[in-house]
Amino acid sequence: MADDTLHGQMASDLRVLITSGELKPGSPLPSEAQLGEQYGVSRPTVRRALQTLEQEGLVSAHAGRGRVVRDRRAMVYRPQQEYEPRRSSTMDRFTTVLSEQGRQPSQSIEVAVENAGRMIAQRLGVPEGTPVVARKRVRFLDGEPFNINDTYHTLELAGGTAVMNPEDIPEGSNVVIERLIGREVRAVDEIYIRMPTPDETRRLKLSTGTPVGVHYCTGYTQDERVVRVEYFVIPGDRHVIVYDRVHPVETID
Amino acid sequence: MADDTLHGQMASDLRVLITSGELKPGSPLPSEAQLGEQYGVSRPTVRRALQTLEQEGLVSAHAGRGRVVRDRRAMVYRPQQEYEPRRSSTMDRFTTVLSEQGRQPSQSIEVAVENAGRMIAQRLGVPEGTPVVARKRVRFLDGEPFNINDTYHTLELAGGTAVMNPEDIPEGSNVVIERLIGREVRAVDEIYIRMPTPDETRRLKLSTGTPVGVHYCTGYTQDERVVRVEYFVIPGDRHVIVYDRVHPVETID
DNA sequence: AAGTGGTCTAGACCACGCC
DNA sequence: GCGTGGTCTAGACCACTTA
Repeated sequence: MADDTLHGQMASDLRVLITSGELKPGSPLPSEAQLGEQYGVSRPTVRRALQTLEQEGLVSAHAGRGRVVRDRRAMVYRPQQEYEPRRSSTMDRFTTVLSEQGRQPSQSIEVAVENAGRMIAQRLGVPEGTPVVARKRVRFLDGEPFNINDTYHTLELAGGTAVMNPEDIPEGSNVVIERLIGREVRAVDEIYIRMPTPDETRRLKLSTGTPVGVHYCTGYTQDERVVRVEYFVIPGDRHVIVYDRVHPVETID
Repeated sequence: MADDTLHGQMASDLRVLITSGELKPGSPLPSEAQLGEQYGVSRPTVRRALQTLEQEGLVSAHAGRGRVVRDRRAMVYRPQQEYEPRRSSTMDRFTTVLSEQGRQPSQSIEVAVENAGRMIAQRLGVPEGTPVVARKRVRFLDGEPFNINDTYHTLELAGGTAVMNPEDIPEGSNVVIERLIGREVRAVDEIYIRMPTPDETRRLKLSTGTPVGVHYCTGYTQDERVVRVEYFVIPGDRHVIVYDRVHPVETID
């Protein structure tokens, strides 16, 4: 428990101020110079302490402006709803839900045919490097990147259909795909927790110390054919992942 | 994309070596002195580059031994199975499953009556600070801490029962609780992704740069009474979270 | 212009692991 | 004993933000 390093003590002191609520989200921290004088240590030592807090996601730094306590509230992310039918013909489900909450949702859509990486190929059941259809979206909330949502289909299934259209699909891409291959009856979710790659950091404008959840969702028809593979990147500082489960009825032996 | 800092370039170079597989898990990295000479930079700059890779979870450092590429394989974690009945009367489900895989599972159990924190109190439906029964476990695999699993019940429900016994409960604590309050018919999972607290880092022996999933599971009876609140801490470098879902049968309007 | 964080250098001393 | 990473100092210069 005891941390006898100087930077560890400083980090510990500041952590208490933040987690106790004495320093609220948005509050500025003392500058590096001030903290150095206060503790009688050199600037690199102060920076080492602040770096710890940044890694823990408690603090974010802005050159020229200083450091502030981060807001750690999270939005609800429900994987189960990601395949629900859309409720409006002009807005998709993501847009509908958030508009109802008075937020400003938007998204960028980009469609490409690209060679499947290992994770996608395995799940689509094709060899690595096979060309596949990728429908890539970045969702924004109030102008800030919120999450990444890329949908993959085999070229055989989706090539030349409305899914290739890099715009909103009024009836929903789910419906288009269902007509082609049949209804999706079950799905498998896999969620990895890790630090973002530099590319993800850039696309989602993540601050240092923000972990991400990577969510792969693979959908199957009744006869076990793969309908779609979905790839989400969910910043840890903006989401809670929520599942509602009803236990199967079974006897305990 | 371009990173024109010295430490950014070094990190980028080393990252390619690791992600391409040229440096495999377990391989040693060059020492700080060697890298400094190779790039013609001072040691703090080398350390800055290596720190980035540690934060990304690609590398771990050991004083006196050097740095090695980390193993990033993950075990499957299925929240849905965490409430399944046990298959053996001498081993719980966690122990049973892993024994079958030839791993060496073990766990430490500790039972306490403690005052509920905000998250636990909200979910149990009691005021913050109310004394509750906490059954706290740390699960180990091959001697290394693997995850944290704390189960909470109201004192009213579990006080004085077998659940308070800080040892393995042969019939399973689920069964004991079911007799007291009735069958659990549904559960809500909440998964938070964040960096670990210093306490979690210590209990799970996490290396720097390892994010965690925090999984709260709240179980309900048919008449919506809370059966249990479960609190898991899942190191991101050791687990994949997996859900199997069957879509509800419904018509698309 | 003044203050902030971002980068980088050139040293120093220590604790740890291995031979 | 030697090499490793861990800690810390005392400077320097830069880019950025705010006033």
